[in-house]
Amino acid sequence: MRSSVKQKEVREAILDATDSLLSRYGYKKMTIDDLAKEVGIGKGSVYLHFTSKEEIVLSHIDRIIEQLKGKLAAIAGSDEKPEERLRKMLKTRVLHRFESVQHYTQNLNDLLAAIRPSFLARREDYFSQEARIFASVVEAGQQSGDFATGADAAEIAESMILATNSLLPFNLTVQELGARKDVEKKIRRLADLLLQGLCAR
Amino acid sequence: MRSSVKQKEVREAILDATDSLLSRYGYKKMTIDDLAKEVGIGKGSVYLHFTSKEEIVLSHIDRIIEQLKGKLAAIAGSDEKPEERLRKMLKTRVLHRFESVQHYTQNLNDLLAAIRPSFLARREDYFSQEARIFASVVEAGQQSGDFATGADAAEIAESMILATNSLLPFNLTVQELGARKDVEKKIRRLADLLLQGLCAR
DNA sequence: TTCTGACTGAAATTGATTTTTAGTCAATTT
DNA sequence: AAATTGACTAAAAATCAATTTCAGTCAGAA
Repeated sequence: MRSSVKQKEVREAILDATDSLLSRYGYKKMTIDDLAKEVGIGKGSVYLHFTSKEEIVLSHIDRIIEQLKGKLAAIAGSDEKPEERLRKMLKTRVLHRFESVQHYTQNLNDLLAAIRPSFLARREDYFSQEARIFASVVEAGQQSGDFATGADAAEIAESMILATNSLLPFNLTVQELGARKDVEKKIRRLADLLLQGLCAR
Repeated sequence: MRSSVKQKEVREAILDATDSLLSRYGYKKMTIDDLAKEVGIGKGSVYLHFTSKEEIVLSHIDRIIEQLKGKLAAIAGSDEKPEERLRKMLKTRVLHRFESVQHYTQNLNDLLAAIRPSFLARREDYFSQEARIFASVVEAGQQSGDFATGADAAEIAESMILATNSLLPFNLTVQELGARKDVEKKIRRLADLLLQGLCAR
C-alpha cells in the first residue's frame, strides 16, 4: 500500500512536470532529462511509469479529460433541473478545456503534429465518454417529463458534443479562440439554442 | 468589354488550375511556373491577376465560399418552410465544404500553415457572411410565426454556424472527418437538434 | 497595350558532420 | 530482493556550406 501510494504520487508528479514543461517549451523541446530533473527523480525512473515520451503526454491529456469527466459527472448527479444541468455541463466542457491550456505560451501545434494519429483515436474515445454522461442527463430529463420524449438520448448527446467541439482548443490555439469571456458568451448562446429544442412543449 | 470578359476567364482558369495543382501537390510544391504552364499563359501574366502566391490560394478559397454563399442564398430565397430551408442550408454548408476538398490527395496542413494568419482573419469574415444569410431566414421564420419570437436572429445564426464548424475540413482532413455518409448523418442529427429549438410551441 | 520568360535575390534543399536525446540496462542504493 | 539510477547507445535532430529552386520583377516582344 505504502509504495503504491508513493507510485501514484510520482506518476502524478511526472504529469505535473509535463504540464509545466509543455507549457513553457512545447513538445519537442521538452526532454525526458529535464522532466526527470523537474520531478527530482532519475531519468530511468520515468520509464518505470511510462513506456515512451508519447505515452507521457497522452497520459497528461487523459488526466485533463478525467478531471473534466469528474466535473461533468458531479453536475450530472446534482439535483438541479435537467436543463440546468446540461447547460452547466456544456459550459464546463468548453471552459475546462480552455483553462487547461490557457497558460501555454508555446503553440500546441508541435504537440499535436507529433502525436496526431494516436491522439485522434483517443479523441474519439473522449467524445464517447463525455457523450455518455450527457446522455444520462438527457434520459433523466425525458423520464421526468422535462424533455420531449421520442428522440434518442445518445444521439442528442453526441450532437451536443459535436456542436461544442469547435470551441475547444484543438486546431485553434487559445490565443486564436479569443478572450475567455468571448468564449464564455459563445458557449452560453450555443447552449441556449441547443437546450431550447429539448424542453417539452 | 471584350478584354474584361477575357480577363475574368483567365482569372477563373488560374483558380481552376490552382485547385488542380493544390489537390495533387499541396501548397509548397505547387509552383507558379507549373500554374502558368497549366493555364497556358506566361508566368508574368499570373501576376497581372494576383499579387502573390498567397493571394492566389486565398482567392481560390474565397471562390469556394462565394459558391457556397450562392447555394445558401438560393435555398434561403426558396418558398419552403423556414425550418426546412435552414435544415437544407446547414446540410449544404457542411457538404459543400466537404466536397470542395474531397479530391485533395495532399494534406491541407501545409496550406493552412503557410497562410494561417491571413486565412484565419478571412475565416471570421466568411462566418459573418454565412451567418447573415442564415439570420435572414431565422427572421423570416419569426415573422411568419413558424419560429418563436423574442430571440435575436443574428445570435441564433452565429450559434448555428459555430455548431456546425467542427464538421468542416479545417483542422481535420477529409480523411479524418470520415466517410461522406457519416458526415451527412452527423449534420442531419445536429440540424434536427438545432431546429427543434427554434420552432414555435 | 498586353503579355512574356530570362533574370535576381531570397529561400529552400541537400548531404556531410556534429550534437542532442529517447530509451536501455548494468550497477548502485534502499 | 526490489527500486532507482545515470552512463551508454543508436537514432534522430540540429548545424552549416554548397547547391538548387522559386516567387516575384521588368525589359523587351507581340
